[in-house]
Amino acid sequence: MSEHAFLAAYDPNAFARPALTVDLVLMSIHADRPAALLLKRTEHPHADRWALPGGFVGMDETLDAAAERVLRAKAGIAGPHLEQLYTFGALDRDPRMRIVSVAYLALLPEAAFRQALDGAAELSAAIVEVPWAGETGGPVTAFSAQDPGRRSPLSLAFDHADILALAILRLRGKLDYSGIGFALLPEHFTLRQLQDVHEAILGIPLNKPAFRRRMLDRGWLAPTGAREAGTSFRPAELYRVRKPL
Amino acid sequence: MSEHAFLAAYDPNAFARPALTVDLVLMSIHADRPAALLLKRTEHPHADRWALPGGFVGMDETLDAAAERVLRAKAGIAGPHLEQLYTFGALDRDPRMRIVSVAYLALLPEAAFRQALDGAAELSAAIVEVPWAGETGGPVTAFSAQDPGRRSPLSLAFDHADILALAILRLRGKLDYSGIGFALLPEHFTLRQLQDVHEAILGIPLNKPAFRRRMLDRGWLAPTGAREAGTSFRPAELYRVRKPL
DNA sequence: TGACATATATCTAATTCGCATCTTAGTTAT
DNA sequence: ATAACTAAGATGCGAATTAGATATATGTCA
Repeated sequence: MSEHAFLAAYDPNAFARPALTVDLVLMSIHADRPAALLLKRTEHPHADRWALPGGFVGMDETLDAAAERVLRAKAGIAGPHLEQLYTFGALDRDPRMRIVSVAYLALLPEAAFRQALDGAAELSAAIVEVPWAGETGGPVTAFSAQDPGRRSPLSLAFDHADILALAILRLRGKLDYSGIGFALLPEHFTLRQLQDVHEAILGIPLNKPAFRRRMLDRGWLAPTGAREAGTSFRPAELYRVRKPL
Repeated sequence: MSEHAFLAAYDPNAFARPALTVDLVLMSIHADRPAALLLKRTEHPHADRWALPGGFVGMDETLDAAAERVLRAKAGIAGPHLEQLYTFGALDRDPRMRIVSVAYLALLPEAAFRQALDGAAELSAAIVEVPWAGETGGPVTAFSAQDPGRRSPLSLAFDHADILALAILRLRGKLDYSGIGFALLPEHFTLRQLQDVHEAILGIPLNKPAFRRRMLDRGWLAPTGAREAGTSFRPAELYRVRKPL
């Protein structure tokens, strides 16, 4: 049977469907390391483990809208960088029922990240430790950002460790050919701050003059004329992202 | 509440859910141009327009498995390069009901592409014309590969033009840092064939010595020792992809 | 044997990249 | 006031990579 014939004869409620959710990786830079917002599960399944914020996709909302709704509801944040990551559909992802989840990556400036953390009591910040270099990929580990002394990794619920790893992979891969890094900075920022973000995401130190040159030669940055305040040394020029990035 | 009790009390059907499908972009190189397999719709909605092969995701199959099933059923192909592209969830994608579709990109060697075309009567090959250069993105147009004389573009059903454009974008973007191009070639191939594939996908001519060097320096290729047959000039070395790509 | 078409090697210009150094603009201490 | 200090920002140069063009080698066929 061809696709169209099948669809035409299809009774919308004749067959069971997988449930559809969105899961959000809310990332930022915390203490010079990549970090994500997690919430501790209090109920079955996977009670006491850490999960990404998520929710079901409504019948009358797009996937992007569902992701934004979860973002508002769980973290009180509106309008950050938000992009679809990947769709996870393993059969046993969730023991309750068949759930297919569309994972999203949201990038927050450090201030918005802290604000979300303070605003929502159930959210916790987790440092994401990335043991692999470059863009090859692999598993990542999450550690509590509250007490860096406890070096025991957080136990993640469902397949959320995989989602977190993919988020880091995407972030690293897009970092230096797209403007994705700017989403982790405030509207006005110095070149040093931009370099700090890149170094935190990549996990390696970068050469300062080379980094400056590359960034300025891209033509994405516009100097504001204003300068950084509150330093005890020469204040740095503040830049903003040029309008048609 | 114990996990068992929780699971027992959980009603999986409490809320309405969008339907979930997979749509496949079956791509190859045809007459030195990127091409895709389409099927003509015979019924409403979008009758007489061209659509990507697709199907519903069963309750007991993963997304990848659903894509492979559609690939076998519609094109009689097994085991090509298959990767998830993006998930499309606009509200009005399909006028019949809310359908969320996970798009997949399948890459076929030219021989397998032609074989699928001959094996399935309802499938047609379409040349994908890409008006934008580089990796910026934008809309693409499909033309019939049967009669290249008729230069009127094929009208695509649903949001399948968007899916097709994204497939090209992904293919172009991954072409020269991943081994994705090899999926469009037979097991043994010459460097000239590899370059032809890259030129067809990118839509620009490439410098031969530079291309050779880059490919060989990657370390992904292993010479087979055998040589191309049937040429009226010097036969080229046949290469294969090194095992752990 | 020679013409032909392409593979393969060589050479050179251009670009990028990393590193070291120097200058500049502020604050802070004397 | 002045000197010391710190990090920003600019400059210069060699190494390394890359791209383009050209030349040579190789195998087939007339």
